Amino acid sequence: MNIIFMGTPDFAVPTLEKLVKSGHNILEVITQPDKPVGRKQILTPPDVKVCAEKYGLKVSQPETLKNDYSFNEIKALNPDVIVVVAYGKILPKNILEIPRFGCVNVHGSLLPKYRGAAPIQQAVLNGDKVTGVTTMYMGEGLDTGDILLTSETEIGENETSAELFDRLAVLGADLLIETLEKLEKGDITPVKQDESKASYTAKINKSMCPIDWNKTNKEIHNQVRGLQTWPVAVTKLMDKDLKIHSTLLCDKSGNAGEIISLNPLTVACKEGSLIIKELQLSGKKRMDSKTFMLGHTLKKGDKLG
RNA sequence: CGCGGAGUAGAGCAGUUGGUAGCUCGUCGGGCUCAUAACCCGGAGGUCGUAGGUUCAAGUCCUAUCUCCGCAA
Repeated sequence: MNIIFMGTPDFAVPTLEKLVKSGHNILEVITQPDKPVGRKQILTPPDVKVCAEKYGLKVSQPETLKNDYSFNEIKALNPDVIVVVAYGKILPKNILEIPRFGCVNVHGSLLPKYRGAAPIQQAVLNGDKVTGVTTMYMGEGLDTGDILLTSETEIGENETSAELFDRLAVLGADLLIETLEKLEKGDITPVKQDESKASYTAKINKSMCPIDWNKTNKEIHNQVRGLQTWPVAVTKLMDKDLKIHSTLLCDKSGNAGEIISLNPLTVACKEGSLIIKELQLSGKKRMDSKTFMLGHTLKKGDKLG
């Protein structure tokens, strides 16, 4: 098929690659403009742009699609379908109506659960056992379009958002290819979303980071996993920020927030406790807790938070 | 010039008011043990990020520079 691809971050890359390799004709890749990134605010191209250029695809980075110019450009390309994966901008209705097979979106949850910005992290934060990806038609509402196909996967007990991201990106890519095949054959019956089961996810932000040791070990474990790779759960150690990068559940118990074992480093929660595997003190590099202990003399009973 | 922390042995850290560089782990050699991130004995390994300056003497004070990291964006 003749395809216009819209996407921006790494999550969209596997889908773009699979489209290229599956022999579809990609007319153009539309992605967000380069943005300043990191402490040095270096102007960095989106991952999708880097990937597109690798395959010599035509790339466009408009500030907005809500004007006649964009509409005419896209119309002139006469795409069969527009594939949208984590593009990050709202598509106006007139563009949604251009392709004859419509606009197909890949979403990182089993819709209608977790519509919105951060479905993958939310699933981990909530401690869900199962999640998946959904392909759907794009409508005017936020992730409300009719569902085309879904693909489920289990979430590991210690799996992080980052790991799940990578897996769902690949799962989504496969599902999209399958979706396009079936669409072309007229083999799919779109299904309306059950509004009564719909839920929305908030954007992830730093206010979700501080750890409350008065929660259960599972809750905190989910928080640690869910906020990985960014922005990362934090607690306090001797008045400094201490990021907690990874933990394991443990049954031992004690006063919430207190270190109850040094080897391995274990901190008590309201229920149970957590073994801290990797951490990072403010101004220092990320390291495993055993290495950290070589240079820091913590004692049993020392408090975090 | 957004704010701040840090660069000392392979790793993580300490180093007091400037006076021959230490700790924990790892590593190498030896010993012990049914066994253990076990324990005991011994050894190797650092021009203290780089370049200047002050001083009888600089890891320590001053100046410049590079790199890493936390916050903010």
